[in-house]
Amino acid sequence: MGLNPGSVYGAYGNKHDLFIAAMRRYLEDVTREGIDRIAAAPTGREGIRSYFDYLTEGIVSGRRQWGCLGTNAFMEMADRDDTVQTIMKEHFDKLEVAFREALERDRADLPCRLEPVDFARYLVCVAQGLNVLSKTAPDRQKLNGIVDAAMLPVTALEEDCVR
Amino acid sequence: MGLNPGSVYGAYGNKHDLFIAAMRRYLEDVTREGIDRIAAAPTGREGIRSYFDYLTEGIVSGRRQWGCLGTNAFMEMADRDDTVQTIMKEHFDKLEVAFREALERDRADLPCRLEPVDFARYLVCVAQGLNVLSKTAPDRQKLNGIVDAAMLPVTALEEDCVR
DNA sequence: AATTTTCATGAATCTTCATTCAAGAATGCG
DNA sequence: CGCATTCTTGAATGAAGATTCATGAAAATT
Repeated sequence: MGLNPGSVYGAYGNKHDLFIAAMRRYLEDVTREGIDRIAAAPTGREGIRSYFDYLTEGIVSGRRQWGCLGTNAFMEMADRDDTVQTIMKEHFDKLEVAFREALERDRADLPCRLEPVDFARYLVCVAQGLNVLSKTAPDRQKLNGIVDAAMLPVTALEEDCVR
Repeated sequence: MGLNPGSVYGAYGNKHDLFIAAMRRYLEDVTREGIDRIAAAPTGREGIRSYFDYLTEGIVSGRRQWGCLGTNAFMEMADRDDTVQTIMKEHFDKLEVAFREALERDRADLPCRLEPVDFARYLVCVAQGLNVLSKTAPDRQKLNGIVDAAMLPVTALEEDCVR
């Protein structure tokens, strides 16, 4: 960035604090938009789909060329760095809540045996799995196939999806 | 391990080669058992469930206390290290094939619109998502809830799961 | 404009860590 | 047992990288 060490240390103190600030900003900027889409769609199901489409689009376009900064940091540092652990847990929680609220909006369509909260956690899991797989440089077709499968439980009652 | 640098360098040459050897061994030892369970079960669906149960049991028991070495290495190094990228892609492929073969055994029960290959990739994605979430130290109940939801597409036609 | 405060510079320092190597111990083999 | 080979030791080397600091430039304030 053309900055000298002294300026950076003057502004942020040390490398770790700088990183935490970058991570917070990343989650604000990049992740907020995805999460906001969940509630913005006309139905919960469409909101969830929109989240995953936004995620896959980022992966395919190269916007997420190095994967998700949050997930990367979490995988590398979470067991030694409480701040990273906490930030990322909060992020997971936000995402889980957004998914759960979406599912509760469509509750009438959900398979009966599962609670929205389990479903929401499951969707968080799928999102993180996609962040892992993003590092294999998957194409749009593969990602859409995965998301289609992941969405099946949410669309299970639509006749054209279940024989 | 009580070894001195010289001995390690004598045996493995350098840190990277040592790590690659450790990673290969890990995937042989730890991952093989999980994958083998998929084909060993009486039905494909039970095989898949058995894989995920093995995974969650590892997470809960502390056997996978630091997450999956393969996934960790992949997340941290894949974009700069072709060997890690290749090893892990091969691992994903093996897992995908095992899942696909399991799904093809139960094909009659699958939702009609999706190909087993997409389904298999989806299951690989869920497994990786679980490896990410393992770093939040989730309890057995949460993990089982996630796996139950993830398995729904595979059990979609069983009356007690879909209203 | 003069002065004070804030910010930028980049070379120097200090740490960490991967790697090497000369010397010594252990092991195998005739 | 004696020689050769292999393995182990742990301090030294060297490189990469995190951090500091004295100096100078810019901005703000009077």
